[in-house]
Order: sequence, then structure tokens, then C-alpha cells
Amino acid sequence: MTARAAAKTTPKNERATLSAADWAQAAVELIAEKGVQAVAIEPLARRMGITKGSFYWHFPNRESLLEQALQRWEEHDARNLSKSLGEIDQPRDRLISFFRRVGKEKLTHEVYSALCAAAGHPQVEPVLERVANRRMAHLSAAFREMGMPEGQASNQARLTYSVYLGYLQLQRQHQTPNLSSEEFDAYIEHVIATLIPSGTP
Amino acid sequence: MTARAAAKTTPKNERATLSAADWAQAAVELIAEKGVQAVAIEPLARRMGITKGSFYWHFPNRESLLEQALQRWEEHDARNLSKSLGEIDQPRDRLISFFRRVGKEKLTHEVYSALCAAAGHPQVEPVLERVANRRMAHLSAAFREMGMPEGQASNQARLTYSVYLGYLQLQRQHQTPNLSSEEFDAYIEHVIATLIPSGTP
DNA sequence: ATTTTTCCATACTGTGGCGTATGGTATTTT
DNA sequence: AAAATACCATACGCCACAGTATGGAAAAAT
Repeated sequence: MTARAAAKTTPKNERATLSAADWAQAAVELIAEKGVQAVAIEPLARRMGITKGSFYWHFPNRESLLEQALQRWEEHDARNLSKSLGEIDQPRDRLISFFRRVGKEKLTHEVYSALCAAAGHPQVEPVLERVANRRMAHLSAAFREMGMPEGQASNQARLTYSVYLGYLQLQRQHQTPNLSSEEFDAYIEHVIATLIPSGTP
Repeated sequence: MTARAAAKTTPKNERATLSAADWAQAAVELIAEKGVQAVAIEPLARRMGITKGSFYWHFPNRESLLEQALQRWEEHDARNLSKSLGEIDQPRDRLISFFRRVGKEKLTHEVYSALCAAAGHPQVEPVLERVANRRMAHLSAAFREMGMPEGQASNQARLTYSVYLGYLQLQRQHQTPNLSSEEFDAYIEHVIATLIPSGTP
């Protein structure tokens, strides 16, 4: 009882007692910072200024923590997607915002990037699969709205999403131009010009 | 002295005694199968039917094994690249072969894919950086030979390489069509049509 | 004011891998 | 043949983390 003394029953900011959701959220943030393999009970507990006695009261094991953390993130991401899907009418603008928004929603993207680096993990894989499918369906629909036939649209969606995934990979290798550089802007322009048809539906 | 009894001084097939290169090669194969984090001394030794007593005679520690394994693979990959660079005259054919060869050289690609999943690792990162730069330079040169101006060619190279990286990522998630399916062929065609200019230089 | 429940600290066991120490055997050298 | 060297087996200590067991204090219920 040293690090997190303070409040007792204040649900504001620093709760007196931790919930399972708090652990899950902390796990999500840890994933964003150091990857899935870094989610270990004891280090995470230390980081939260507490001991694992707390953890094993809320969870049966590490696996279930990961499960909740991943579920939490996936739901958040799905909401994000449908929100941005509803807000923009023109399919072309939706596609463009898909790329331009790479810099936004930092945490979400960092988590996703970390999850990509952990494909192969049995709990992560199904999440990646669902998320990629949702997003590609999103892209594919936009391309169709712009007049592409079914088959071509889905190929174009896969291609476009691959570009995004490749960008994340290069980012993990620190081989991407700075987000606010002109080199970056030029690249984005190039990508948009190459992948997104110009005409309106 | 059970598993690897047999030969005594036969340098054929089953050496009497292991060399550092043997360990490095085994590490490379393990990386391809289970990733970088799976390269652990004792499991690797078991897999080779030997004990770690051998390992620590040839290497000071795990780090130096990884170093040698990575160097070994990187050199192999660099040779591969310059070989395929010399064999094909037409830049357009070089670009096409870049994609068509994704299915070839299985081990090399599996290793590379595993390394991509381990970006962030201090020993892996510089390797990934060099390899990606070499390959993108290769692509960029081909696009320039086809008449693209400098800036556009390098953007196009980055874009093209991202598509490749994204494909590897989807492959790790088991979300790619089978290599010998018509869906795959259609996708490749689509990628080529989208990314590779048609005219001759 | 008890009692119960909630939440956490502490101490323990177990496992898996790293690196070391030491000794043994086969091979080579002299 | 004797000595030296190369290569490997075995046994050990160390550390990090998973999961368990138990007890204790604060909060809530009665």
C-alpha cells in the first residue's frame, strides 16, 4: 500500500478499488506500447502500482485478460469504423479519409499495429481476421459505389488494405516519412492518385 | 549419444561434429517455422538431438547466434536479389517477376515474414531496414527505367513494396487466397494492372 | 456493532530458459 | 603411446513469470 494510496470511494480519476475493466484497459495500453508478448501479470501489476493478488481476484488467468482486452479493443474499433462510415456521404471522400486518418486515433492504430506483429498468436488471429474483413468490406463497398464491378472492387479493396498494412509494417521498422512532412503528403497524394478512381459515382 | 550416433569423420550429410554454421542454419530454419522469439538454445538443441553444451562451445550467448543467423540470411537474400536483377532485361518483366516470385524461394520468404513480425527486436530491425531499402531501390530503378521521374518512381516503389508487405501480413493471418487458385491469379493480375505501367521504356 | 463480502498483499511452488562449471570422450598432434 | 585439443553431456545456480494459498483490512450488508 504505497503507490496508490489516496482516494477511498472516489470513482473519479483514481478509484479506491480496481475493476476487471481497469485491468483490461491497462492491458490494451501495454499492447500499444510494447506488444502482446509484453502483457505479463506481474510487470503489469507493478506498472499499475499494485500486486498480482488483485489480478487473480478479477481473472482466472492471463489468457482471459488478453481475451477481454482484445474484445474491448475490437468493439471500440468497430464503433470507430461504422461512425466514420456514416459520417461521410461520398464514397471517394470515405476512401480518402481512410488514408488521411492513419495519423489520427493514435492508440487504436498502435494497438492494431502491435496485433499485426502478433499474428500467429491463437487469441489474436481471429481478431485480426474479423477486423481486416470488416475494413475490407468497407473499402469494397465504397469502390462499388464508385461504379466498380463486384470482383474488381474486392480485389481493389484487398490491394488498398494491403497498402495500409504495408505502411504499418514500414512504420514498425521506422521507415516511414514523418507524418507532418511534405514527403509524407506527397506519398499520400501518390497513393490516392494511384488507387482511388477520380470520377463521381 | 543417442539420437545422432552414426558417422564419425564423414563430412557427408551427417557430420560427426557440429559447426557454428550448422547452428546458425538451424536457427534460420527455426525462425521460418516459429518466429524469432522461438529461437531458444535448449529447445533448438533438443531439436538438433544434442545438448546446449555444444552450443556454448561455439557461441558466447544467444545474441551472437541470432546475429550470425540473421547475417547468413541477409547475405543469401542479397545474392538472390542481384541474381534476379541481372537475369531479366526488361524492367517491366522484372517488376512482374517481383510479384510472381512471391510463391518461390519458400524458406527465404518465410524467414522474411517472420522477421517482419519481429520488427522492434533490436537485432532484427537493422536487417529489415537494409533489406527493404535494397528491394525498394530495386523497384525504384525499374520504374525509372520505364520512364518515371525520380520522385514518382520512389513513391511508386514504396507503394509497391507496401503491397508486398501487406500481402505477407495477410498471409500471416491466413487471409490470402491459395497460391494456386484462380482467385489468386486474378488478384495478381489486378495488382500488376494497377501498379505497373504498360508501355515499354 | 457484528458479520459478510470485496479486494488486495505476501509468501509459496512450479516451470522454462540463460549462462557456467566441470568432466568425459574422441580426435589430433607430437 | 602420450599429451593436447576439440567437442559435447551433465549438473548446477539464477531469474522471470504463471498460478495457488492464505491472511488481513476496508466496505457493505445485516
